Amino acid sequence: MLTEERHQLIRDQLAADGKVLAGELASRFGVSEDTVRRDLRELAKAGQLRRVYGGAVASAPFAAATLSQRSGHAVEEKTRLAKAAVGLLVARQSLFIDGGTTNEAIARAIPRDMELTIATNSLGVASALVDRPLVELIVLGGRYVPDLGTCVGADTLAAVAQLGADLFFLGSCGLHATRGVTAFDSAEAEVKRAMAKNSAGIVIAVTNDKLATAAPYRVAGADAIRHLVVGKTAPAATLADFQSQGAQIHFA
Amino acid sequence: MLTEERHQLIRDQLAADGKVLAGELASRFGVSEDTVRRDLRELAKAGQLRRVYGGAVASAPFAAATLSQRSGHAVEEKTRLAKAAVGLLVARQSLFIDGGTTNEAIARAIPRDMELTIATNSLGVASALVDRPLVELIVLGGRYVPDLGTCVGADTLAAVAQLGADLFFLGSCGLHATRGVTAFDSAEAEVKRAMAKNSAGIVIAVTNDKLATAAPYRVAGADAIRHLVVGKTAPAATLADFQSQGAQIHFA
DNA sequence: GCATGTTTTGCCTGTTCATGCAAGAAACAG
DNA sequence: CTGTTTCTTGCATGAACAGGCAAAACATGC
Repeated sequence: MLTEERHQLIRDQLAADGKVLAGELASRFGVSEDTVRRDLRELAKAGQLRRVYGGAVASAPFAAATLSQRSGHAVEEKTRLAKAAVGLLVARQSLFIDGGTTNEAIARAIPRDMELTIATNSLGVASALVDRPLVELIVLGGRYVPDLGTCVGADTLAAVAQLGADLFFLGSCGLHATRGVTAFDSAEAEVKRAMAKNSAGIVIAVTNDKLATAAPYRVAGADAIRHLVVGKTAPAATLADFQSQGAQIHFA
Repeated sequence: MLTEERHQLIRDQLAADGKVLAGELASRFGVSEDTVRRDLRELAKAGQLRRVYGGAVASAPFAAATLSQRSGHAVEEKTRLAKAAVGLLVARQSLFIDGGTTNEAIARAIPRDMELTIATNSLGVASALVDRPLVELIVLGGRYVPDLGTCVGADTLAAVAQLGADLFFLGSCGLHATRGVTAFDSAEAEVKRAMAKNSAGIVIAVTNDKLATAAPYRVAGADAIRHLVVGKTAPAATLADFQSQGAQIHFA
C-alpha cells in the first residue's frame, strides 16, 4: 500500500462521509495508527482536511470565512485595517466590494449614518449591510461558490458590467509589486477584473502575510492600486515599490 | 463520535429548531451531560450560540442577520411548517425560494445530506444555505429591499428568466381562495410571478393568520398552487376551497 | 556489487486532550 | 425559604498525540 494510495482513500472517505477516524483507517489500511496520524498531519498541512482529536473532518474554508470571528485568524488586524479603510470613504459614493474576510470587516465598519451605494457579490458583505438603512445595496447574483463566499460566473459579470463605482474594495489573495494583484480562482479573478474596469479607483486592504505574495490568476497590475491599507509593521521596502507605482499608503 | 461531529450536530439542530436541550443532546449523543455542557460552552465562546439555563438558543447576531428571530412571531409554527414542507422535497430537484421568514425556516430545515439546486433572491435564505455542501446555490441579485429581505428589479427578473425549477416555495403575504396569491409590493409580486411562470409546481407554506387574507398585488390564482402546507388548526372550509382548485393539503 | 543517503514505517516516551465523576455554587420552582 | 435541577470547577483516567529513534525498504552513485 503506497502512501499516496492511502492519501487518496482518505480524501475519498472525507468527500463521502465528511469525517475519518484514525483508528478505523489504521485497521482498514493495515498500518499503525502512527502512520495514519502522519498521513493526516500531511494532508492537514496541505489544507485538504482539518485535523481534530480522534481523526479528521472535511476542511470548511467557508465556515472559517463566515464565522471569521471564530477562526480568529488576524481578526484584530483586520478590524484595524477596516477602520482605516473606511476612513477613505466619502458620503454618497458608490462602491464595489468583493469577497474576503477583510472586506467583510470593512463592511461591518461602515458607519451607520453614511449614505452609500454598494454593489457586492459577497454574501458575507451583503449580510453585514442589510440593516444599514442609508446604504443602497445591490446584490450581484450568480453561482455561489462556498469556498469563496461569493457569487461568480456569467450572471455576475453581466451585472457588474451594468454598474460603475467610485471605489472598488478589492479583497486580495496575493499582492506583489511586480506580479500585481492575484487571485486563487479563475472565475473569481474575472469578476475582480470586471469590477476594476468599471471603477474609478481601487482600494486594497491587506494583512501583512499577504504582502509580497502571489496567486496563480492575475487580476490587475500594481499600478492600478489607488489606495493601499496596511498594518504599521509592513515592510517599508515593499511599500515603497507600490508607492512608486502610484499607490497611496495608509497605515492602520 | 468526534467532538467536532457533536458540535456540527448541535449547530444543525440550532439552525433547524432555534434551541437545544443539554439533557436531550446527552442522551442522543450517548455522552454525559457534562460533555454536552462543555460543548455548549465552547460553541458559546465562539459566538455560535447563546447559552441559557437548560440548553442553548441560536445566537443573537445570526438570528438578527436572518431576521427570523427578530420577527419572533409564530416561530414554532413556522418551524413545524418548514419541517413538513421539506418533506415534499426529492433529492436532485431544483427549487426557487423567495423571501419571508417561513421560507427562511424551510431553508434551515433542508437536510444537510440532500443534493439540490436552489435559486433564491432572499439573503436570509441564501445565508441559511451557504454551509450546505451539497446545495448548488444560485443567488438572484438585484436591488436589495431591506423591508423584504429580498432582491427585486429588472436584474432579478432577468436572472429568474434564465432558470427553471421543479418547485417554487412561494413566501406568501396573502392567500385567498378567490383572490389567489397576493403580495404587498409590486416589484416583489413581479419576481414571484416570474418564478411561478418558470416552475413546474408551486408550494406555499402559510401560518394560519395568513389564510383567507389578501394583499394588493396579485401573483397567481389559487388554482396554481400544487402543495399547500398549513397548521393542523387551519379552518377546514377554507382548505376545501383550495383543495377543490387542485391544491394538495399537507398538515404540519 | 557495494556503500551511502533517503523514505517509510513501527515502536517508545512524555505530553496533551477528552471525558466522566464528585463537590460546591448558582439558578430555578414551589 | 427549601428542595431540585443545572451549572462550574477540579481531578483522575485513559485515549490520542508529537517527536525521537532505529530498522527496513528503496533509491542513488561509484
